[in-house]
Amino acid sequence: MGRQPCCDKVGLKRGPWTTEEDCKLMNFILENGIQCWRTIPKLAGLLRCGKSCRLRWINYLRPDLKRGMLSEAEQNKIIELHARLGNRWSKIASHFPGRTDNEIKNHWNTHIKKRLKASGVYSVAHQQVEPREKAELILGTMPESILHIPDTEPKTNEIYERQNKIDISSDESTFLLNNYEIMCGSLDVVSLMNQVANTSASYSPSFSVEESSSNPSIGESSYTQGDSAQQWGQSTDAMLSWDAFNQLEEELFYFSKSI
DNA sequence: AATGAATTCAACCGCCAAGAG
DNA sequence: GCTCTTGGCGGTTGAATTCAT
Repeated sequence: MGRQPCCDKVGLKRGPWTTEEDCKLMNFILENGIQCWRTIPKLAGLLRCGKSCRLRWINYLRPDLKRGMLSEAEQNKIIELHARLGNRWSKIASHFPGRTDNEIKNHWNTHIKKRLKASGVYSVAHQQVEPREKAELILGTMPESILHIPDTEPKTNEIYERQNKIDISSDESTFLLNNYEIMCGSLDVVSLMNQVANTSASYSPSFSVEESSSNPSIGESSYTQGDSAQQWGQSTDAMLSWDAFNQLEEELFYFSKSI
């Protein structure tokens, strides 16, 4: 005997929501607020299960939802976050106010994944890349380098060992670069640091973002072709700073996976 | 215009974690 | 500590729509 279903599904309606159902749910929540999802359909006069109501509200009816296509900057940020977080869509969505995890997940699976595959970047993830090449990619095209981690890449024992070798006591830059090492496979952090010093002046990103987003927070870490080393530093700092906030939790996530 | 293929995305499913009793 | 309920999450499905022939 398996678990009991979350609700009695006998007689419950399924499939696409009608305008009338949307109105009922919307009106009920706006008047009464979100209480127990299980009781909401009954109280709102809906023949739906609570879970379905919750999903409909979160993904479609919520007043603060941002509609429309994701901007180029948003897409690039999704790529960055996905490289770091993997398929943790709710976590990724938390960086985009008004966007839902479902929307971002769908967008990744339909648009972004396809785009990356078309550009040949996505498949590179499954190839062996020399450490130097990886370092160059990180220095030259951070988003592409991030894409060297396939979303389904198995966590090998070697990777687990690397995770456990992180030197938490080192300075923040080394610490964060160590994290990139984890994500990108074998990579010598010291040589990378040296290359940062030697090559940052000639840094030339391989892609650019025509920033048109109305959301300034999203444009902060974007950059355009021909940016100076200083700008690169600033953009990197911006990226690392928001990384830093999530770093501890995300590290704990990776560590927990290795146990 | 017809039709089959490809794409999109809303909705569902099953699992998990947290909290209450 | 155990069981049950609930909310939340990620993976998957399939109907609707768009595209290509």
